[in-house]
Amino acid sequence: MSSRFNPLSSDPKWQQVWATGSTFTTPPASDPRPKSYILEMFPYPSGRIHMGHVRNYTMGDVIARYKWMTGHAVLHPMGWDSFGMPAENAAMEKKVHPGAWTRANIEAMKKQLKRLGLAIDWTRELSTCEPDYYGHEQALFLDFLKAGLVYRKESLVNWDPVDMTVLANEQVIDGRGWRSGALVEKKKLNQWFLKITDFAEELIEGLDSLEDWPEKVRLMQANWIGKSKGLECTFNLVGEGDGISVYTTRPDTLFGASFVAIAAEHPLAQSLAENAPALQDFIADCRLGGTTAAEIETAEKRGFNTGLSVEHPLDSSWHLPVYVANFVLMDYGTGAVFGCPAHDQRDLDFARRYRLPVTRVVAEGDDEDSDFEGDMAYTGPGRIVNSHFLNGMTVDEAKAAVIALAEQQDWGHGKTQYRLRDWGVSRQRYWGTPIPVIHCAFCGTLPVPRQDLPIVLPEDVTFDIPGNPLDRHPTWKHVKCPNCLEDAVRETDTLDTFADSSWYFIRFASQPKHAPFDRAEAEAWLPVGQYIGGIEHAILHLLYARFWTRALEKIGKIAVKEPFGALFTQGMVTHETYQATAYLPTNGSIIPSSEFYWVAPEEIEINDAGSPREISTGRPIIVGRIEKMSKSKKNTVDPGPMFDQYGADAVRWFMLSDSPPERDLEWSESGIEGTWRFMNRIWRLFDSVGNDTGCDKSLDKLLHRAIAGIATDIAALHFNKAVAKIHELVNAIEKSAPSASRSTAIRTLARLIAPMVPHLAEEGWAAMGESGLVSQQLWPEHDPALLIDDEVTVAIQINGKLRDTLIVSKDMDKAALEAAALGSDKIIRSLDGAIPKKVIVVPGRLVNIVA
RNA sequence: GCGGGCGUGGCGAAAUUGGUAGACGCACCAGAUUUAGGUUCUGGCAUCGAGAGAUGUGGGGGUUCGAGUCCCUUCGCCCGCACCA
Repeated sequence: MSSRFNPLSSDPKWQQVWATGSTFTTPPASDPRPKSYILEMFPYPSGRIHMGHVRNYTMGDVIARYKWMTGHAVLHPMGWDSFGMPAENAAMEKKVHPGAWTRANIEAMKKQLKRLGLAIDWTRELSTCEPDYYGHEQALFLDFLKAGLVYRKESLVNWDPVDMTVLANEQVIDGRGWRSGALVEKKKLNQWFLKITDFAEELIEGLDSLEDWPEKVRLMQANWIGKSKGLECTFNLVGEGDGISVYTTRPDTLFGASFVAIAAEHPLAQSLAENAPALQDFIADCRLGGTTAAEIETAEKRGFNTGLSVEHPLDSSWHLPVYVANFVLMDYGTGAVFGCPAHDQRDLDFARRYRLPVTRVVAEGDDEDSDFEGDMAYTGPGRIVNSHFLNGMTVDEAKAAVIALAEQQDWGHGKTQYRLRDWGVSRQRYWGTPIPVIHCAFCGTLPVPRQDLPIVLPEDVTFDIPGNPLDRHPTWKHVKCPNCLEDAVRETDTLDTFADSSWYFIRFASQPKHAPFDRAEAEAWLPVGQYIGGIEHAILHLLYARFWTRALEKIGKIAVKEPFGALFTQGMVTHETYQATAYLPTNGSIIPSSEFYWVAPEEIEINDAGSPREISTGRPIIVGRIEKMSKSKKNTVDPGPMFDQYGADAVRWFMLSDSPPERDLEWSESGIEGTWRFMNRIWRLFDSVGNDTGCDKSLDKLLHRAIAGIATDIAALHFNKAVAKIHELVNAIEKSAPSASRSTAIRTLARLIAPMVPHLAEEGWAAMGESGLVSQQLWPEHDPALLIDDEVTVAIQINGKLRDTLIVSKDMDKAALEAAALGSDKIIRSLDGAIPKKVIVVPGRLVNIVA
């Protein structure tokens, strides 16, 4: 046995053994063991594995391996989220086919992933860009269509008039197309939508059952769905017209109204603008400016007085002016609001600007009769005032009273409103799942007959001219109508790639050839026992997947409501950033930031004076903030070379050490070297195992404490704490004299580290002459009796300050403890004759003397 | 602006959930081994102080015999965002 662990030979050896032995192949659904489905969010095949993937997949792997060792039947699969825009971008830039580019990336990344030694069942690998996946997705789309969960409507897209293509929001930079630089236009297209809003209520309610999800993610989803209860009512126009329908969550403040405001896109505003150039200009103005919340919050509230008036619904002689306002959104509620300035900040800002009345209708304390002053709206609870029959009610009572009256008098009704909008799934792109419908001039829009699935993407496409290659393909879209057999055309839009990731976890669980999944098999594995991924998917992916699963449940395809039982969102991998100056300062003057450029970690050396320099130019380096690894800041570290230099286990160990998994992890060269040294310390322990006799009670205790503690830590995903406990155990074993206890501890150690550093564990297990694979051993049992200490250290405090410690029997009673504490030399000296007023004794822990 | 989170040694962090603050690791320092570097081993490492001791979990206040932990207040940093009526 060599004195150094050699991962370059060990890693491939054990990976081969696991593969040929089908060690991690998923057992059949009929397996009697408890089932455990461990899933990490599948990667987009961008070309290379990055450190974030390594961290994500290492965490999942530790859990999967631990589950195997604790007697579970484990499903731990891997696949590729392989449709998407980057492949089309690569096609345009590098003149390669998106499919060829994607498949080559998958091959390269698969090789890198395998280098990590993951306990993955590769027989279940899937790739969403292959017909044997997306064909089944088309079938599910048809199921949803048949069930009325899919519909078509006109909707606005970002249109690049030069590239003749639809742009994603992220492709629009300062109002221009990212590639062409052309001013982006809004264009109306007929698009497909999934009725996620039908599920708004149950998607909110379902959050309560997701106890093993981070509170933060549940809150983000609830806010996104945005449920509110309120009143929808009509303000009749003075004179002619239909009246304006308004939605409010504050019907209690109706007597505080001082104006009605409508959105710039409101039909009434549009029709008024036809004969009013000034209003046209104002509406055009409203479309300018940023759309982020922070920008809009700080933007001035502006309005345009239409000259129209409406009647107050509770008093037809009370007239209110109607404004078009830039802070009213057309696509929420009815696109119109009534303004109650005293109790809504935006309304107050608006009223102060246009000198509209401000009437207090909710009183905080005894200030009901005073005029409303200042620029801070009051939105808290209180008693209703200045409101006729509502006076004296609480806010909630008044809300209910107004809604009841509105319904009785038939000018309004209570309404629950959601912010959530239906999911637009149409994408005018090539590299996605073709939407399986046919448009016929005579029969309308028809589903593709089931027997014609999958509708396969044509391979012979080009990207050298603008537009959607599917749309301009010479033959692909031309088909016969399945109904009347006349000439018809295929839908050339493809599905949003979020559709692909909305059911892949079901396909992993069950993969029949002729159906998306087998119901019984899928139900045996689902829901996912532990899902792990980045916080960036907190809303869209996780919400769509929850919706898709519930939609399948609703149409009777599966008896699962929530796809992910437990969710964990891991932190990012970060690194220092480095910048050099393009121009060397000559006189100490300040250099503008545009004169700096980013430098990668491997392009840097430390010179003799201890300062960092760029190797190629010798320019001084400014060490910047620690940030998420990104190409633009050049602070990425490629995991590939790390595997060759330190082995998979050292990299895995580093990923698990020190930082709690939900927090960011800083990659450092000295850190990975430290883990490499630790691998070898363990290795030398394996080398030192002998046939020694004799018992080491304190080592036994420490071992059993470690067994219990590490199990708890892994189950709770506290990998950094598990790592610390391994360190403690290793430190203790190294210091111990040869004994049977020591040999047992070392043999047990191999099992304890197996989930985290499996290659080293297998190599040690074999070298120590154990049979079988350590990966297939059961987790060691701990003896509860050994976790209890006979003697404990008790703290002796005076007025809460530590003065002494005593080692006593764990069973020593209160009186004896108090006597022992008061008899301590240090305590007698510290008290200096003072008489204790009171003594607090916590048996087994401390004595606090109050003097 | 709104919502959420976080502030503990030079650094990453622990703290049995109100009971000995700093486990464990990194870095660093000293010594041993080594021709040397690296490796390995031993010891040290919150701050001030020669010491006894005092101080110390962003700042201030409070509750308590006792606060990193609970409450109030304040400062700083990070993340998310949709003017949601």
